Amino acid sequence: MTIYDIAKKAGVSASTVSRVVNNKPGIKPETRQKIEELLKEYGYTPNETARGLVNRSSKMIGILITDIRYAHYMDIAFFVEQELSRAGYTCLIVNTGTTDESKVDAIHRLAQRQIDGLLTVGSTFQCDAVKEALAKSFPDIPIAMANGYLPLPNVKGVLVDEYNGVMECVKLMQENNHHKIAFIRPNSTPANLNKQKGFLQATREGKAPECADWIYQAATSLEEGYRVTQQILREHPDVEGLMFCEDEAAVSGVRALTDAGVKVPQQVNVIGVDNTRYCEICNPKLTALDNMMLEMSMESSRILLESLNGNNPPARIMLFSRIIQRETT
Amino acid sequence: MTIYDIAKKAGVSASTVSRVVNNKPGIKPETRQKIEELLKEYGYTPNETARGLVNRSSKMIGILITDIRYAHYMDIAFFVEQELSRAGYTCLIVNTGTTDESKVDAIHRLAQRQIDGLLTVGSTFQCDAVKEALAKSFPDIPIAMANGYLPLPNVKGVLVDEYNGVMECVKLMQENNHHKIAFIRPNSTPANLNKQKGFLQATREGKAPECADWIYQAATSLEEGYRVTQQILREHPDVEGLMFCEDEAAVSGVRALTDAGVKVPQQVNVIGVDNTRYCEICNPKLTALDNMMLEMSMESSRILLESLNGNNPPARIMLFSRIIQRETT
DNA sequence: TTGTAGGCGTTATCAC
DNA sequence: GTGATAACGCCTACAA
Repeated sequence: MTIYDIAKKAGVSASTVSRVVNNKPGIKPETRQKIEELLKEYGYTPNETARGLVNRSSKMIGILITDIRYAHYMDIAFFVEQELSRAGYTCLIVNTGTTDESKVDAIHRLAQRQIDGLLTVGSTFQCDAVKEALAKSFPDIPIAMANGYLPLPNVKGVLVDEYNGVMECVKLMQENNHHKIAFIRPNSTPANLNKQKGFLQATREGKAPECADWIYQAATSLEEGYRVTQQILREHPDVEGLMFCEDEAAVSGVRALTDAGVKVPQQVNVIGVDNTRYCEICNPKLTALDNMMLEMSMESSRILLESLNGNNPPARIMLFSRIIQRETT
Repeated sequence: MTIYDIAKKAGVSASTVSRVVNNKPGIKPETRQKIEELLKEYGYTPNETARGLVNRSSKMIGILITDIRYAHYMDIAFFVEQELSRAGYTCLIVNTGTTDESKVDAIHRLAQRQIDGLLTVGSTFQCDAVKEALAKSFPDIPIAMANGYLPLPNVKGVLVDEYNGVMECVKLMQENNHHKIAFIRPNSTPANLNKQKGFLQATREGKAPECADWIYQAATSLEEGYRVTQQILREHPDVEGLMFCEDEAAVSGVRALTDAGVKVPQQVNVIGVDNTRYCEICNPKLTALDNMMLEMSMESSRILLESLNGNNPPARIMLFSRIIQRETT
């Protein structure tokens, strides 16, 4: 069912039907009504592909996420999708993987799709490979980055102050008289390195500055969180606190501790980051740094939408994280 | 950069360029090579929108999910997206919400997009409202339903034997000498009603047939799982087992029990369904019915891909669930 | 082996 | 108020 079909049935031309479909003025009321009835009767829906071709706008937004399965990203994806679809956009969600090539590859795949805007989720996209690919493939559509920023003219970024956030977390443990604290991160994304800096700062100012070396690596998974905690327990039986970069490994760390007969939080404090649902499921419930995922999603989509509407929102925005105290501190 | 631009630079016509881009035969090797070089040099990528218009194929697949945030759905979405994008398709993931109108609305929104295929996730789409909307909006594109089926000529369904699965779960508790078992479900999706039937069957055959009335309702959330468990404890202090329809409420139920001083699994057994990550985070770890989400995603995308390729896979496939025993039974 | 012409469904720009 | 007509970028008969 095309506008031509409708036009024929209404005894008018296709342009008239088009005008009605798009609510353009300058149509005789009777004509409009008659056409609207036919539109409804035949269940006409405009072909967005054809529209996209002539309007050079697809009403589609690309969303880049390394792995949608991680709870934190998923929440962002959900809210952003809600928000954008309310504004009439359809979301192309692409799981990019974590390597440079796979991220660049995802960008190339999206490039064929004439998307109107792009949103990246996670600081991992704040890297040179992505910057270059974006500059080449999307030089002039609005790009918003949730938890990231790249110095390109069409990129807007929303960041969270995780440096101070993690610093406060460590200080919280120190105030609980837990000074020997290990830091565990999955990989070297800008966000995680930032957290590490916060950890180092607080550690150096604290009573156990030797812990500045207690930096461990563990992927975002239950298995790895368990493994690394056992390792830390072995290498530093006197450990008093674990500062994880994300919740998934952290909850597993809590389990590793209790399995080893270590009392949480009496002997060891544990803090995660992201404040996902996992925190509440964990027993004892996990204290976590809330990096304002909800606000970040809302700000990112708002900024993207504003750019899409031709406004020019600030290039960078910073949100402040906060600690949600539960049972592991 | 269009094929016309390339054609001009190569001194040939646009159709020749088109043929090269699409690897069509009948091009002089030198011409082909020259064009290919230009293609690379200028970083040409075909405009999928224009292609879609003429080919009547967008290489896009719509994915309908009520709420991507629920771990179980999310995993499916992830695997399906991986699988389909490997086959050259881009996924439009739409969170539909749970009401009939919002689901139908999502279908209408997708209808404008000329998608090549559709995949629904969750038995909630197995309802009359959706059936009608699909019949009207997508009468002739392949549709695959993960955990669902609708009797339409273009619909293929992958189902799980949750009836027997839940029955076996209840029997497992009965074998542990736990007979007074309550059943908790979030809403009346076909899948959940099926589980309920399994529960009833096992209960009637067991030593405490009066429990056939112990059917409770609790939404898929930590809060509700906690609330309903307290309620059950109040109304039936002698309860010996909890059979939840999904993990999220179940893990919270476990916490409600331990908070109330009830020993799990000694006094009360708990079993969830879906076998999500939550099971491992829960302490004690949650026994759950694995409804083969991974296999389901793979089967669904495989079936969809086959239909897309013009084959005609079986209309319905049934997978068998299995119990993953952990620490709550 | 290559080019020309027509069309996919829609919108925008002119005419009338 | 309404109707031709020409794009948008690509593909595919058919012709050369």
